[in-house]
Amino acid sequence: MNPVSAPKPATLHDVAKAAGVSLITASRALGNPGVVSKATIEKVQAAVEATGYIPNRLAGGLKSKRSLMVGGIVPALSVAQFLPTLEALTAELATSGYQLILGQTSYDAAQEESVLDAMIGRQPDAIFMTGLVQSQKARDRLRRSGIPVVESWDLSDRPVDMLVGFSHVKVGSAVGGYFLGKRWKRIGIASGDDHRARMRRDGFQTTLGREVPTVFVPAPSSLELGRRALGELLDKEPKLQAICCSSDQLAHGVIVEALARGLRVPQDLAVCGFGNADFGAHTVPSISTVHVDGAEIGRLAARLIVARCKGEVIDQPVIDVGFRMIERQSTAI
Amino acid sequence: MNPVSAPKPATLHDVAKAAGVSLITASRALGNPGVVSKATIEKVQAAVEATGYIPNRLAGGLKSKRSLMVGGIVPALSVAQFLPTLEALTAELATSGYQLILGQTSYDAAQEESVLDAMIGRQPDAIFMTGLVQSQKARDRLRRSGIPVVESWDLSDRPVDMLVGFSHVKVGSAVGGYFLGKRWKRIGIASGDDHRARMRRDGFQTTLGREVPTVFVPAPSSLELGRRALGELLDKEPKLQAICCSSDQLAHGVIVEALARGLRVPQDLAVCGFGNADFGAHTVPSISTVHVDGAEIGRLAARLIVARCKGEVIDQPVIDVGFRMIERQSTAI
DNA sequence: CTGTTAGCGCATTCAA
DNA sequence: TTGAATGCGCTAACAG
Repeated sequence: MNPVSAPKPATLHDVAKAAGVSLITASRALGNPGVVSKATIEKVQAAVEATGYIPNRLAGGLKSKRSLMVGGIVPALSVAQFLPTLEALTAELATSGYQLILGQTSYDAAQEESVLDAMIGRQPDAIFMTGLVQSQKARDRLRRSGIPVVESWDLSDRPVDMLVGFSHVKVGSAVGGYFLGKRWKRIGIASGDDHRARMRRDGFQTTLGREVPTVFVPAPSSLELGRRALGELLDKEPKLQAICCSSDQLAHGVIVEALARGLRVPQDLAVCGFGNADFGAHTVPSISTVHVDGAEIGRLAARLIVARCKGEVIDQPVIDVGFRMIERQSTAI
Repeated sequence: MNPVSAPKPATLHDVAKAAGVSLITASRALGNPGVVSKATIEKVQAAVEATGYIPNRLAGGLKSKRSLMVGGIVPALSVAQFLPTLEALTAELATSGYQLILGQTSYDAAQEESVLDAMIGRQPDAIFMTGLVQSQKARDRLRRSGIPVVESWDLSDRPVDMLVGFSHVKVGSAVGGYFLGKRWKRIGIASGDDHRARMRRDGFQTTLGREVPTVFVPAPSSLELGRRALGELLDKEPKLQAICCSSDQLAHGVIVEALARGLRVPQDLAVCGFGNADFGAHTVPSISTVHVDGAEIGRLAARLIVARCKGEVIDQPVIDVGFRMIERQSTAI
């Protein structure tokens, strides 16, 4: 099928022969040039060009115990929330020669375990998790594997290892405090059914000092689900003044549905989102939200990983990146 | 730092000893159970449980020449267009034990080459590309590496190897034909500046039989860029009747800006997108678009890869998944 | 059905 | 600064 049947990829052996040096000298010329004479390095590099040599990292990793791979685990790739994190993580790791192996859990603890096992078998130098490790079994396995782990997008009393995140309860409190300041009485919540969204809801309700009518929607949230959620909330509470949403996608849907029903936003219904998605600043009305620097989470995680793999001591293995509320038109009343 | 310093992960050697069989028998019990007696398999599995053994796929891959890894290359993770493809690809490959290694090119040919080299060094059993391989150098390297390649999201006269995609020129023609049928005279284009969006524009203009005023925006396209694009197009052509956009994100932005300027959509301005993003069916007005089954592209690619890796003959290495126009409110006039 | 032998390609010991 | 030997953990061959 392949027209040019592969003429056997060159190995380091071929490079060494072509350069007229020993195998190990060739190896050092490429991997540890400081220890080799300049002339030899040049010979070896010429031989690399001539042979089209590409190092076999499987073999290198087997011996050196450094695979230069990092496992990255997400619930699902389609969760827009995590994309900037993954993108920054991948890019930052690439600058140090690491590549990311992707795993998806589908929000399922059993799948999380199996995907982690598959990862561990690949001997990654570290594992990055969006969110916290769910199952206790998986936590134990990770600990025993000795692989550095970075959990993210959350805080925890007992992280598996390192952590870059923020407090969802505090986010909920902050939004709750903002709502209190506006003196809205009839309030509703449209929330994803995942753990982190529930934590934000908890913080929100605690600060308001009462339970708030809530509609839960399945992940991943979307404009469509936001529209439906508003309908259901209005059924529960026809005179709603304000809605707190667990994502900007939901908030957008709530706004679209509100406008379609002839409600003015924010005059008749104020709406707040979460995540500071790219579109939120440019819709009409623009969407008030909570900004979290997802890309920064990815960059910081990458730096922790690289530092740890270099054997450096990490004096701050848990980083709280915080968040900030952004008031836009959808709540500006 | 890790509280429990790893007590040396168990190897197959440990499992064999615990099970009282030879190394290779343990290997077969796990990897090729059909050839081993039931009693032995049970003994080995018990030993696996007892030791907490996780196979080292680096070592296995080195010997067997099957790494069970597939390289996946995207311009950037944040290009929403490709997410369903990647998600389906990853999930489908996982069912056969393969995992995806991620690479990002940032739409840059040099980076494409370097990321491909990094991939090849990891000995993936196949490489999946969103789009076609850009640089000739990279094409040659891939061919010589002998690694199965699936290009996607496009068609080509001379694919590197396998291909799952569709014709962007035909998409443009189809939308052009649709516009012709509506008898709109004053038409504009808001287009991404990438190769595939340009191909669609070419097809569109060819079918219309003339050049069409165009605003190009940088990737990744967004609602914000759509709003700006409409402004620029109206500067060029104040009495625009219809706009063809290279993505639903752009179309959405164009619509938002149009409504903000007091234009009715579609009565004053008709707008068509591309990609059938999830929100397009639920905005007001809903967005006419071209549907491409991105998830199906991922699934088909995964099946091609798995089949090829099994040594099966691929009788159809190039698959055209086609597309279909979806008329919604934004052009229903 | 099971075991023995021999490497996969490279980097970490050592020694020169 | 360079080289020779050794083995990482596993599996493809062959034998029994």
